[in-house]
Amino acid sequence: MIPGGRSTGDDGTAPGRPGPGQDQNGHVATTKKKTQVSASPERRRELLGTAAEVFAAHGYNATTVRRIADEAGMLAGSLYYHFDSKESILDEILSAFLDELWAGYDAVLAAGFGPRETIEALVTESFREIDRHRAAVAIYQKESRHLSAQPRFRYLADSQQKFEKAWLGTLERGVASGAFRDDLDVRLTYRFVRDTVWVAASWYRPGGRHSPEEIARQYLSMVLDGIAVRD
Amino acid sequence: MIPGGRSTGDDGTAPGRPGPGQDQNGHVATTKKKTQVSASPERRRELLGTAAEVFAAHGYNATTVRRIADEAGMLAGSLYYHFDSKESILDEILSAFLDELWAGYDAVLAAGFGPRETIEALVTESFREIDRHRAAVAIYQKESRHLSAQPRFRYLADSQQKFEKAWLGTLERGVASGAFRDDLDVRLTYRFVRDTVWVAASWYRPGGRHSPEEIARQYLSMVLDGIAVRD
DNA sequence: TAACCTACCAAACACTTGTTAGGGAACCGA
DNA sequence: TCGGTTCCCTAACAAGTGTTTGGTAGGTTA
Repeated sequence: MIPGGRSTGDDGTAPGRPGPGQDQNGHVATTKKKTQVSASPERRRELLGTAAEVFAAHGYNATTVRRIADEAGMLAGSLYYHFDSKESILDEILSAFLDELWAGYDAVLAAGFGPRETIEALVTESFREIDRHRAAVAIYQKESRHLSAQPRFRYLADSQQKFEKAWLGTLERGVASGAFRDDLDVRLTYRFVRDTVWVAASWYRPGGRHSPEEIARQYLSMVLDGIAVRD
Repeated sequence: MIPGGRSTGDDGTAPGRPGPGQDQNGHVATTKKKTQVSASPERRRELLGTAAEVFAAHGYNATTVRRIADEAGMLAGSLYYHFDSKESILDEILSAFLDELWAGYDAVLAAGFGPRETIEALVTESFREIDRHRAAVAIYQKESRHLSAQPRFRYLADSQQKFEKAWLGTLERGVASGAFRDDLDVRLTYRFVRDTVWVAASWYRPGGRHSPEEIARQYLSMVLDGIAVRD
């Protein structure tokens, strides 16, 4: 996950650039390479956005640096003025997404809701996150599995663990309190709910017929009450 | 493993090779390249199996031909005795899976079940397919989106369309007959059911605690009746 | 005007990629 | 024994890969 939920970071406020050796991720940069810190973070975000789109559409490995540069209207080498590697572009995309995700999740988890309300809030928050970081979520889904093995992306595995703890814990609380059925395998239920929510990123398109909240409402209705008619 | 590893050799029965120009998919081989038809289809299947595993684990693009060959105990060039390209390996994996999938689906759809029973049968059949073709399903999920744009893999798009027709039709039938709720967006429900089932391939491991049938039972219970306790 | 910084280009580098061509060992039926 | 087939190896190829180096137009500051 991401360390202390650095959450907001430094958007807008003091232009104080992060000290050397400090990454937006908090994982210390043991690397000797001086990270190229662009003076205009806007251009950076712009490039990250187009890179994320291309990554999401064609997959990380199938995406060439030249393709990203092309989409951004520049040449491949020029990208290295802003980033020091293709991998660090991916890194920034994913960690920015996870930072924001956990900011939202932590707020929900700290609110002291009951199990059912917590699940509802988590699902809703998730769809909002999909709405905002569609590309990043798609990338995460495709690549996180084999990325998390890599030391640089260990925070993906950490995040997933924290994720499981939050959801599984809530579900177990719900079973104990009588809100959720006790005749189901909780781990299976967890994966069921988790997948149902996040796979939506593969077909969701912002600005579509349904708002994130509306989708969340219907998804919750299905997950909680089922699609069959009650007799 | 290593060279001599011819291992089992050919404990095969009839070496009857399929007629030329005929693909297991039915899509005519318009290609001019003479497809290398190995005399022992078992070795072929063996190689397809290991290739599928590597593809599933690391993604198609991230997988090098040398890696596949290595895993199979031979050198990269040797693969081209059995297949004429990396792409056609992928092609065979996917189409073999889809062939078997549709054999099962068509049987279910032709059985004349009611909507609810049809859904139950389709879900169960799907988990059986995941059990048998775990790797192929994982590959399909990761790559089908951008592959279906390619002419060679058009059958992926065709399959998906047929897929949607079958599931969506059954759901609509169920709503009309009063078996399923009518206050939900049917398309959303379709994607919901479809995704929940197939994403399971990403975590499912054959030989685990639950049999495909048991997983199907629990999934169906959740999808149909929900995870909340009824009052 | 001079010095400097930002954001890019142009051209190359080293390496990996999928693929091919030729050869050879083991086994087969005749 | 011989020719043929099967299955793999050796060695290379061309194209594409991420990345680096040096340069430079344009703006800002002094």
